[in-house]
Amino acid sequence: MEPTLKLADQICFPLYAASRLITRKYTPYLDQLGLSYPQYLVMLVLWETDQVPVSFIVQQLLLNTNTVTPLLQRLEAMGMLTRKKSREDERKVIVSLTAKGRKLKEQAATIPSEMAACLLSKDITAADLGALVQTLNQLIATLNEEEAG
Amino acid sequence: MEPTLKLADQICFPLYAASRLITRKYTPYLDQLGLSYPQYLVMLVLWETDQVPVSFIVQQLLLNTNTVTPLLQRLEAMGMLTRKKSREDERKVIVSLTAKGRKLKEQAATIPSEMAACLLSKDITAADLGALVQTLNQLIATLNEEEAG
DNA sequence: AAAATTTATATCGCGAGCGATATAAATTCT
DNA sequence: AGAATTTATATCGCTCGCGATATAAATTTT
Repeated sequence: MEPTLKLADQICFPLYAASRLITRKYTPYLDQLGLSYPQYLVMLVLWETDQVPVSFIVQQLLLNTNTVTPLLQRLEAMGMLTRKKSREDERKVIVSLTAKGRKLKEQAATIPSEMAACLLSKDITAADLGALVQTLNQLIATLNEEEAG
Repeated sequence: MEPTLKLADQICFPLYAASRLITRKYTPYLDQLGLSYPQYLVMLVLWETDQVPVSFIVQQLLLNTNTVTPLLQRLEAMGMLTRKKSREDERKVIVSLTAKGRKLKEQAATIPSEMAACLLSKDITAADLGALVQTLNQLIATLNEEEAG
């Protein structure tokens, strides 16, 4: 199939639209936690691995420093985390969850299954979503490699 | 597989990351046209169907009016399109390409195949991408239905 | 026909997301 | 050791994306 300038043919547009629509779907659940979607992603990283430098979050989320720094500043202002210069390397800033930030994980625990239920339908099975995630991760690996190289 | 709070398990994150990385990949090509990625999407719509109300672009791109209106205002300032009130229904604003906007389509013609080449790799075939787009479109339909209903 | 409601678009305010640039600390080079 | 370079994070300015709200025109109700 020859690629054309038609919207439906582009790979980019379905990705872009699906990403936004899913983010919208998260919003009511995240509102209850007082988090935006990108803030939720930062918390996911920290709930898995606490006390990490800013660069670790940048790598995990594939974002830039100039996006992550303001995100962390807002989460710090909300009392979810602290930012402290590292002892060994004063260039690094170590991000650590506060008690409040750790506690929020309990409230968030139900979100993944609630969201999974939202996405399944008569046309989409769990297997479809599994295949989707696999291809997306390969795509991400390809795009990310090219950037680094 | 039980859904958890791990970043890698969430469907949302691969979508979000892939969408952003692909947009980044487009940037150097779109810079040559002087367009941002969302502006490019608007132009794709208009290159397919000219002289449409704002609501048509909103529907096609699954965006909100308050995103599309400023987008159109910027494209108008760039001389790519005009916005005029409809004769039959003065609430509607009809968006039409200018000669300059129509001409840009020629310059954009090579982008789809160039991008397709970027996305293929040893791990991803054209068939994989085809399946990806199909699942994404079903996902979009599911999410969009729920919103409307 | 006047009032109430709906529809189409626009404005406001805020949090992303990112290119370009800045700053400070660590590392490498000479 | 001092200078040059690299690394880690932050700041600035702009566009997007969206919830809340506003405005004006059309439609429906009474």
